[in-house]
Amino acid sequence: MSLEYVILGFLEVGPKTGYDLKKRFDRSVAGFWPADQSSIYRMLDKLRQREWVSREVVVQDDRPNRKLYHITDEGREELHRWISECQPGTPPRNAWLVQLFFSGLLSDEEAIRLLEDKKARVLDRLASFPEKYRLSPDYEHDEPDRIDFFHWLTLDSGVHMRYALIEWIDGAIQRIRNKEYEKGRDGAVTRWPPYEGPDSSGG
Amino acid sequence: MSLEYVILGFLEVGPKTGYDLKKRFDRSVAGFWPADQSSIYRMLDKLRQREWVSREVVVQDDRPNRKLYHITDEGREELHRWISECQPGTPPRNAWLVQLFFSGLLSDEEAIRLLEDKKARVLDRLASFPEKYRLSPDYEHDEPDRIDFFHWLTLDSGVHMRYALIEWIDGAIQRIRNKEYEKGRDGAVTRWPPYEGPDSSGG
DNA sequence: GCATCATATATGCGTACGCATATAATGTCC
DNA sequence: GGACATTATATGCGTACGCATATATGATGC
Repeated sequence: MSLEYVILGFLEVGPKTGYDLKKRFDRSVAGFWPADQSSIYRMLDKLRQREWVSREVVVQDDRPNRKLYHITDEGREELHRWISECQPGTPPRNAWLVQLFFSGLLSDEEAIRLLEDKKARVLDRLASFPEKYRLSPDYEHDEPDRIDFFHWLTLDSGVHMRYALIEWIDGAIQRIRNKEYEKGRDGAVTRWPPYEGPDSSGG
Repeated sequence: MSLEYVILGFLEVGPKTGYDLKKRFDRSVAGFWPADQSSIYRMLDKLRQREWVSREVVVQDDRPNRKLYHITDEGREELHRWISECQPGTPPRNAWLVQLFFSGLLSDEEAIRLLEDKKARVLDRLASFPEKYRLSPDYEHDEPDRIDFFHWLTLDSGVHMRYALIEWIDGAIQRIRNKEYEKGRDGAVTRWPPYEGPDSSGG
């Protein structure tokens, strides 16, 4: 579970309420670790039980009291430990790949339409990036530029991977149009492991 | 939920038992839609309630009776409908991106090690592909080559996307080594939407 | 002889998580 | 003046899913 560490990560640069955290989630990590408001509040309780965060109640007259959560030294250690050792990737579920996997049951036209629909969605998503991700530097931290750089780096990987997917889809559509499935399985996989390192031959 | 449609997809080419299905999952879709044995059996029950599959009991003396599941006409219609309309992608959770997002809290060396560890894992995974995915054509179907082609196409996308990730990681390591975070956020995102179409200028 | 694997199905239990809703006061749009 | 958004937290409920285990038997290995 990464939810707890996302919360700790946000708290590392300064104390926040559950409400603050929810807004941070939606404007930054929602693309690869979305979280519901109720999950955040419940996790904050758990973290308090583990003493990875402490709670400060800020009294307000007109609204419910704000509950500011601070990361503790123990929480900070846990966070650092977790971030620095590469986590085993839980296999991401991908419904679209399931569709592609079984697209042999569709006609060529239907399969191509599926690929083109996916491409359109990925492009839409890409187009929404500048508006959606309003990352602002964490000036609370003493190295805001560096913190910020890694936030944007993550976003950049999302852009890069989406372009790679679009490229692949374009190729796949061509291969269906060329009816490569008549040539047997050898044509289906364009590159095959092992990886030989960067292609320096230019071919 | 795609689990039900993966099951229907496998049953489309011929009746199978829960046990058969589990083996199919592990050798094909496990990379993007893994399933536990208990989930498969429970889903088969649900599908029977919905009358998307029917059950045939094959008596055995020495082992528990096999329960062969057949797809029904209704199930076949549902399957086709689902495959052919592009499913909204549930945002995949990615713990590694969470780590990268907060890597501004690490030293350069630690961040680079994280990236290199990830690269090594992706390469290992790529290297395991030929052994892991023992896809065999579904000769039960009247178009085995075409079914098979799409199975391999899915695998090919996995290979392509992993190479794209490795490339991106190599670049990111360089950017950290160059201390690009000192130059502010503008350096962090290499390409930025909107997409202008394939780059035909050769640059 | 004993462990383990393959075949085959079933169920209890825990957890992560999302949706909906409750509560409560203020501000804003039309 | 009523609908709705904003700030802020809390809880019930349902579902999807994985882990562990139970049951039953023949084959294989040491």
